[in-house]
Amino acid sequence: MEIITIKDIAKALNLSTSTVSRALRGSYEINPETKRLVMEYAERMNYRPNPIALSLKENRSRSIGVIIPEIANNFFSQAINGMESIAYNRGYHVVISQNHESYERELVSTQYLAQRRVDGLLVSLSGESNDLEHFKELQTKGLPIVFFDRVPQDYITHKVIADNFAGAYEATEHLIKQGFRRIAHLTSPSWLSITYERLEGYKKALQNHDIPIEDSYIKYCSHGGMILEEVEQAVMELINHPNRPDAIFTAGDRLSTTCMSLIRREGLRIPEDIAIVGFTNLITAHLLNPALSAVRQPAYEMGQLATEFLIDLIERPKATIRFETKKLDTHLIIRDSSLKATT
Amino acid sequence: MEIITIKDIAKALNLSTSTVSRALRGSYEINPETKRLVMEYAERMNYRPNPIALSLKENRSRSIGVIIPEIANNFFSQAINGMESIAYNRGYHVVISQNHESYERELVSTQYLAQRRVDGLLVSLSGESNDLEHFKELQTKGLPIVFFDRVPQDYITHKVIADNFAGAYEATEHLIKQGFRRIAHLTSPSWLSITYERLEGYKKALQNHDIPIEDSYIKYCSHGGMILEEVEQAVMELINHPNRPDAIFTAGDRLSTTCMSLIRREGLRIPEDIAIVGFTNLITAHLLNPALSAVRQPAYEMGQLATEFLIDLIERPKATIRFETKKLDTHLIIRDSSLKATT
DNA sequence: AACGTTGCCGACAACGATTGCATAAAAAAA
DNA sequence: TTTTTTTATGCAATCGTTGTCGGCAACGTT
Repeated sequence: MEIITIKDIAKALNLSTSTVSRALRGSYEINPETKRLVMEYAERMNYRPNPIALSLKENRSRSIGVIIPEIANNFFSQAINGMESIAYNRGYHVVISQNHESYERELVSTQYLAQRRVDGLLVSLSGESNDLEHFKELQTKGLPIVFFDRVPQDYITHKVIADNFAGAYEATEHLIKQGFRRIAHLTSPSWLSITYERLEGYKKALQNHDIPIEDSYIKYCSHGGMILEEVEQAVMELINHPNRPDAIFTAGDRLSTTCMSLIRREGLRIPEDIAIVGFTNLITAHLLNPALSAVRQPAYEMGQLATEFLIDLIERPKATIRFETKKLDTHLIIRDSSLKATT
Repeated sequence: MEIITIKDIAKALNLSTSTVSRALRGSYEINPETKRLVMEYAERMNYRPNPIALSLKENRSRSIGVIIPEIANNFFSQAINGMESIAYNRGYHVVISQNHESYERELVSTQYLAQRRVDGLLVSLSGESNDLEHFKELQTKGLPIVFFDRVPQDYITHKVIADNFAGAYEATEHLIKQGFRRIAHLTSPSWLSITYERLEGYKKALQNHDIPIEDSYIKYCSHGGMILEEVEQAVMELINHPNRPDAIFTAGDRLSTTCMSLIRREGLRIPEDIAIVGFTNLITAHLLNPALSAVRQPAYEMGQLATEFLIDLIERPKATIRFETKKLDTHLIIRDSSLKATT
């Protein structure tokens, strides 16, 4: 009933561990008859090589670490499913670690996974991370890292992102075409790539339609919606703005839902008083009141692509000549929350 | 720049690895001066013991495995956060594995985690699992297992569940008190504990109010909402029922949202045509159209409690005389989706 | 002076698996 | 029959760490 090792097999069959080991991997220099014996016995005893011993010996674990802000977020859980789909097919396991939008916890997660000898890292940065030394250090030690979604700007490796600029542009332009003019933007911490790119898309759309950019319409939430008070303050400032916005383009699941809650709490109507388009992968978006217009990211595909990049880096370390940044298309779904009342 | 080991320290300081090892763990039989030297050097070189080597040696990993149906589910992601909060405080890491409601994948996940020498397992069964041999086998090999949420009936170990009976009773009674009489129940696979308990609560409430139980109002979805077609068929059968229900009590996040979508797709109104109360931890429940009445489970606390049980089992294997089944209170939140129109 | 204690430290084995090298026996070649 | 080659197997080291054992001083005790 105990866990069986190669030694047990050797003892039972009166062989050495080396012979058993070689027999199991089908080495040509083992007598076919011996091979058969070993194989059969191993099969019968349900032998499985100890992955920990292998990790120690080979200094690799056939697993990849994923560090993301939060599991409880449809974008990330969809991305994880994409990662697993590729990883399992190529013989890797996925170990998930959350940073809860905290730099401290990102650090701890990174160290933990590195110590556990993951063969590579898939990272979406926390809202607090501007120092990337911990990643750089690991990378110079030979640990491949691929960033996705929230990627660092000045970091040379593969990256997988959504076309945040185009998505934001499309969302903002949609609001403009609906007739909204005072369009605010509620977004994540200013130093994140996604924030910058979406902000640029938002600004460009306004510019192209000759709408002046109003800085007080742009609100950053430096914890990405994790802290209610922060979002509350931002949204209240918009609501109480002397020239109250008639639409808000919100970035991220948490920001979009919290913003909706707050607007409703203040007795305002969506979209009559304030329209909303969210950058979100909420699976309940179509069920919300009102149904939430959303820029959807191809989360599953992003996870897949990032994993393919990473496993290539792991398995062919020298082959990569130059690093790529893959940009995937977003998709605007128009629902009730952004429609101008046709009165 | 390489990863430093105890050997490197020994070489650098002209000591043996044993001495270094003992110095680092502060053994009394090492000269304080030597100890200081080793400590300082280790600190300076940022030495961290290799957890893989330790796992191999000690046959344990200081990590606990979690097997759940789906990450992308608010109940489970909240439970995971609860688990992590306890685990980290007690020096354990959490490794997450999904079974996607499939028995096959549950098996694979279980084997994987066992091979990785997790010190214990936290399990919520997949919708397909009625055979529990894989768990039993591991348990007899000495691997502690704690079940939560979806627990097996005839299995002797700690379990943590929500008071599904009371929650279902409360939800059903609420619908009755609102004036609904043709109350249907859309639920998970019949063999799951949560299904049975909720069904009993539902039935009891009907009985206590002298409402006959109509079997054709009870619909099981054997994949727990993972497969759209299945839910669609169940919901359509209810909608097209010769005596169409005026309310549905739905179990689970997926079932509740999918059910709402389908009712709306068919042009029916909630709650005027069909009211809904969901057994769900959706964080967007209050934002839905209409706001979804819900029986909430204390997911975070359930995760915490299950983890405390598990770590106790791990650290004091003999201490446990009898196993407990802890039942936590649910909480009904009444919103618009279950209110009888007061016309 | 002989013996026992104590303090400090190193050698070795072990955890499970793989692998280069050595070697025995058997087969082939001389 | 002797030598060479082939075949099949075992030995030992390795990965990083810890536990057991034992050793060698330097001290105190009779």
